[in-house]
Amino acid sequence: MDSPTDLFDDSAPQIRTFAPTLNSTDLAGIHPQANAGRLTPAFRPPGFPLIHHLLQPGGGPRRIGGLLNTSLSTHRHLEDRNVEEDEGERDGHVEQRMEGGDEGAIEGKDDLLGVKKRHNDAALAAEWNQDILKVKRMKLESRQRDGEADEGGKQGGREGRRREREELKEQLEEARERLQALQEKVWRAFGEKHMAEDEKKRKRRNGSSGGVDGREEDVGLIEEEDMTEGMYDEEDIDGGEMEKESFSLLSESPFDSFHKRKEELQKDRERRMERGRGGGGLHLEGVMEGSGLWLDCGGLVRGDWDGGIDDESEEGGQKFAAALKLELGSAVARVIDRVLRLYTEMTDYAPSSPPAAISFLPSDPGSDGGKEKAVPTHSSAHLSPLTSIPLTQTSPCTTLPCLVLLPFLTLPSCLQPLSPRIPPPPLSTRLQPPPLLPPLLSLRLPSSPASAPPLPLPLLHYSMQQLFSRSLHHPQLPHLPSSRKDYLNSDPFLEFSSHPSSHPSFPPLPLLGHLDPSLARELYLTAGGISFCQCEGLSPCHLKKAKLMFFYTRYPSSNTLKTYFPDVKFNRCVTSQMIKWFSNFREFFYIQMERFARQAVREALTRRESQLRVGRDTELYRILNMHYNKSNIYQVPERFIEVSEVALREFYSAIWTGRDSDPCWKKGIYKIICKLDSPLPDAFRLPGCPVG
DNA sequence: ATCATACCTG
DNA sequence: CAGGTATGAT
Repeated sequence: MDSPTDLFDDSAPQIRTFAPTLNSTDLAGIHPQANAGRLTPAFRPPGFPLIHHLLQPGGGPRRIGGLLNTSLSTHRHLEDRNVEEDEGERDGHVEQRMEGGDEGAIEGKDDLLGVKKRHNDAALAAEWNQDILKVKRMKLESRQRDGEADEGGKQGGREGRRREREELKEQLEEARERLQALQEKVWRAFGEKHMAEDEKKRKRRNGSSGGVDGREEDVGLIEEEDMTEGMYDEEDIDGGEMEKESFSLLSESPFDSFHKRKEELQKDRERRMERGRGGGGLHLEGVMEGSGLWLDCGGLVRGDWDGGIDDESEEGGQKFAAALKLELGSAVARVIDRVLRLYTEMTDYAPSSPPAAISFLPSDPGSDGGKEKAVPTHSSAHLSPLTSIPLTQTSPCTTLPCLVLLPFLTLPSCLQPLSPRIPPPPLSTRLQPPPLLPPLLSLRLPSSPASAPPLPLPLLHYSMQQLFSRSLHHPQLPHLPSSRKDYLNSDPFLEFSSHPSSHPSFPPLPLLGHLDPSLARELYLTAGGISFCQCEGLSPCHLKKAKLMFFYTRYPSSNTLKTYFPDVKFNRCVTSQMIKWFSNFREFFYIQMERFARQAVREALTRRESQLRVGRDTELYRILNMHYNKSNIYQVPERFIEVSEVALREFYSAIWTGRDSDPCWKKGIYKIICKLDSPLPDAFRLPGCPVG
């Protein structure tokens, strides 16, 4: 780029500069008519169908079925764990029952996408219905138990506590709903780790214990606890190789304490389960215990809660109730605030590339069973289904009230899905990941009715860097490395945590790097007005100026751009965009040249008068002026007219002599034109547009 | 592998 | 005009 002349190598066909004196009649006799008017055929390899994996025999259904399996198995998982919990099993291994009936359910359908969408919608509705039913059932059971307890001769003074508990539960559910909304956003972008985990479990435990002995009275409780387990699955900690590897970066991280806390909670729960089994407070305790996990974030001391239940003293209960109310309110506020803050910072801190250390790409292909091969990172034509996460495309800059995080990493407690009882994300948002590949991003954008085919998420694609770079050079973060290599050598988490306002429990923002830029640039967090807007810094005025500059330089170097746009904060994105501008300018320019050249050739062949000049009175000039100098305020430099004429004649010559049959026939012309750049007037060095 | 650009498309 | 992809240079 810095050396435009290097754009053209020596392999280009030798081009002789068109003799200015040449006119159409000079070449009329040698021009092969067959070439006249023929556009160079562009080679377009057959596009790799983005839904190729869906079209493969069994591939689509398996994928889609797997999605359902994952979703449903989540519920199964919860139910299965009920028994496990009751039986005191702590290994966290529960057979995931396959929902085989879903497999192949849509086989034979013509419109896979349409079916898939309907499939998702139906499953989504079913899933939420299940969640609603679950909540209702919990309420019912709770009331039944409370009623039984009252009928059982408990003192009237218990009535207050019962109401208190009712209230608390109501509040919990309210908080849950609020958190649910928040979490839903997270999940939208999160994908679900379970999808990968469940797959592994199924494979590993196929045929193992699957009996369900769910005792009805504990269903509510255990579902809640299972939610907890679901979110803090043992495998997340002990079995997740990827997570382990990922967080081994964090020598003394919040995750450590989180894991320790997790163990303590398990032991604590076991103790209380033993002494509290059959007790009236079991259900609520179980319900609250899940909350304790996220309340941990806020520091609600578990002992307070235990005291409230075990002591059965009115004072203790009220004390706890008050504490819980406070904690509920503040925790919700904190969580929301933190999330917002996180994404506020995100706009300030976006590394240029995902850190290698936390790349989800397995460093050792064998560690995941060797089934994950290197994922293509560039060419979409070879996009593995592994990287093709179906997404619903939306128009650019669609407001996307969701948080985008890596789904497969074990997040710190404060950023784990906030309430253990929050239902899994809507099915449509938890798209089935490719086998054995953790979901990169399960994201359903608020879609336009006309859903586009699934979008590929090329991993570590070059263009992804553009996303990061859009915020990388933020002036408020001068300490951040500007070089991507430097960044790769840094510890992204520490880097992130070192940010003054960052919360140590939040995941490293570089994780966001696994987004396709075309998606990520569409991300907005509406609540805080936070957005990744694309390439901020370039205005229509800059575009106008760039067009005028094109009159002088068709191939500006990046240094030239920086020199003549002193008011632009250049980062990778801005530079790329501006270079793209000039690329588009050239494209338009050469298209016009070729068009008029071909027209001249046709006219020459028909012995009509043709002109190979670009005077200010010509149609070609008018078109060019209209394009680059729409307001016609700027005086088009004579030099540009000359260059245009050279280009026109070169095109004419190439077409006339049949050189345009060579796929690279334009290359030589470019090589000529790029040498005709002229210096820019000093007026362009000033900020703003020279012509207002 | 990375990067810049041409080419094509919407 | 921008996004995506192919291609070639390094």
